[in-house]
Amino acid sequence: MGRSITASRVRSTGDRPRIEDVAALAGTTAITVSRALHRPEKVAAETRRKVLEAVAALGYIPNLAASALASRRSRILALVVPTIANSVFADTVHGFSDAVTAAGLQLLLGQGTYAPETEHRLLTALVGRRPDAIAVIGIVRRTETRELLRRAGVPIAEIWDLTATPIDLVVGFSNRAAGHAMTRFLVGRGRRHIAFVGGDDDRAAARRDGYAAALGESGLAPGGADIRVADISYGAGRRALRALLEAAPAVDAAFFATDVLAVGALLECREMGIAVPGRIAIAGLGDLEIARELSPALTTVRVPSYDIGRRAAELLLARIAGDAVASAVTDLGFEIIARESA
Amino acid sequence: MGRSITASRVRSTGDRPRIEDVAALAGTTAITVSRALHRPEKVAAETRRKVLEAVAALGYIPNLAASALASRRSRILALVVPTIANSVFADTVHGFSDAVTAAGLQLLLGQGTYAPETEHRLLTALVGRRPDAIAVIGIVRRTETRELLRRAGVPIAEIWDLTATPIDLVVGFSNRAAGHAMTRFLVGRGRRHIAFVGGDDDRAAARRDGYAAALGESGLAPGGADIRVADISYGAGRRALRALLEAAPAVDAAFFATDVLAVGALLECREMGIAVPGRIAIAGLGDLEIARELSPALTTVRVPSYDIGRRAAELLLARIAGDAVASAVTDLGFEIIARESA
DNA sequence: CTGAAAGCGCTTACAG
DNA sequence: CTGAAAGCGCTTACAG
Repeated sequence: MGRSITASRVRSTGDRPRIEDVAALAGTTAITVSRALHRPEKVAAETRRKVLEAVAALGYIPNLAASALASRRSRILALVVPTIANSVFADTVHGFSDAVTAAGLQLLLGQGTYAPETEHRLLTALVGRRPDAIAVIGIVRRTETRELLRRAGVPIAEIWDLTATPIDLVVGFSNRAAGHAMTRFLVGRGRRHIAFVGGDDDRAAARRDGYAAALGESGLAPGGADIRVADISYGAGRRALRALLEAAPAVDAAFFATDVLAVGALLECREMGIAVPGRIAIAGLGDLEIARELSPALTTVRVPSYDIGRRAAELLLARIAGDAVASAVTDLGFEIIARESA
Repeated sequence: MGRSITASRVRSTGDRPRIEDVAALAGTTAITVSRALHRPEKVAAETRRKVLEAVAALGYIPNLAASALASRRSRILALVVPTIANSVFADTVHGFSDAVTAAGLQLLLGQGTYAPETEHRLLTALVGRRPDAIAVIGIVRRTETRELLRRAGVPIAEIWDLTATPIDLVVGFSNRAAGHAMTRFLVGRGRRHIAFVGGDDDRAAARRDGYAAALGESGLAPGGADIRVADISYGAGRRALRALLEAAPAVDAAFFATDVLAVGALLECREMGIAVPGRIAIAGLGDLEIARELSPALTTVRVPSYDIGRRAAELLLARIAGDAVASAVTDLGFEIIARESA
């Protein structure tokens, strides 16, 4: 009754009905309301009907914060991305969101982890919300951050690359193998002076490693200056192509870490009257829609952006449900898409 | 002590330290720990030091679900988008996320509201989480859904369009005025047979209205068949352009509801050898980066995608803080970007 | 099939 | 500057 005193004192416009209010209207108790909502088969049909009627009459929406606290299940999945303003990551968020929504859970989105310090801070904040599982784009490198995630005591998925030593699960494809495969492809097309252009994030670095390894196997040297871009944009791709041609006139192929850069390069070639693939072959990675719409159409690596998100969420949900997950490592693969530009 | 019995019985690996554990280690009480963390200036320096030491030693991360329940502030902002796989909306999410993170709150993302029924279901679920504020892309039409949001008792922002009767706040630009302005621009360029191509969502409809009004003012009739696209993609833009030319051979300008469609049309024209803007002028809306990189560069409407998200979050945060918000309507405007295609 | 009791882990007044 | 008491709104065993 301390409760009802408080209620009459505090409640006002904007306050929402609680489970007790529903119970009172339905002529039952809170626990039965909770059951009618979550395990309807355990409640008599008539009771259930009355409860649902009361719920509708009051516009009752259960407080999920209270629910989370009591049940120790938040029904939240957290996803951390470097940036959402990158269409491949947006596709991953889309896939993740679709699976989360289908399962009736909710998505907490953290953004801004191109810097390792912000990654740790962001994840600490997310862990505070006690999500039922956490996915993060990239392999988590800092020991401190790995420990933080392990201690969270929930399923964890590192996504968008592979590693033999995930914190828990890893879902993605081998960026190194993708870099390797595209480089071999270019070698197979007769190219001998192949350059790589990309940023400095981990995934670009892995692609670059694969590129270097493939060149080594073929007995080739890098075909150009080591061009690094600071941002991923069409303009950056254009500038990188010009810089490359200037620094390494003999270059006959440019492999870009992402399609956005490659598309920029393609546009620059067209404007400068540089024949593609005659003078130089251009290849990308990502298989954006624009890649196949340009002419020459872009030769690229198709990567499973949407599926990475979707599958990661599904595996995490399976873990939460207590199902065994076959393997800690899920390799979704990639595919070389040979078009006209290389 | 019921507490400690439970504790010794239940706690195990994966359990996390609670505020009580921190208090015990620091030689103080939970309430002081809470204060040391949230209002450090109200705690003696020495006490604060001990608390922070204990927090670090235990790796304590406050449970935000408990915090939310007790304080009635979740520190969550919810954002609902039709789809995230659309770069203009991704930019809005980006801006929203940046502002939310800067304020130390978290972002709950709901996706999939091109259908009104899913919008209601999604919002109901989000309201259950008791976010401190809610933003939704689009003007909420259903009375039932508007009522749901009003009853949530928190600041609400409808974003990406304007209305004189928002539920609470509205942040965006006039899609109708943008459609109107671009149409007038095309008329000013001497075009007399102007077609509009877009989808069926509310924003496209508003742009189409503006287009129709501008034509009427100029004494012109629609310059083509009423072409509706089912999806927003470069391919859809290509197909729409072909359909338009076939259905309305006299057309001399095509205004696309979004840049993605316009870019597709531009690519199609290039491949079909149709002169732009000689034979037909092409205009879009969105000002994607690709729009200015193509040649001919795309004439378009620049819209404040990122700023809509950022400003909406900032206004909502101001409301939460109890600050007065100057106006319920925030018009961020748009800008006609005249390039080569029209 | 239904309910009484206890507790989830915090914070909010209220005192001192 | 610090603490005892109560409560936020649910769910989890445990009984019957």
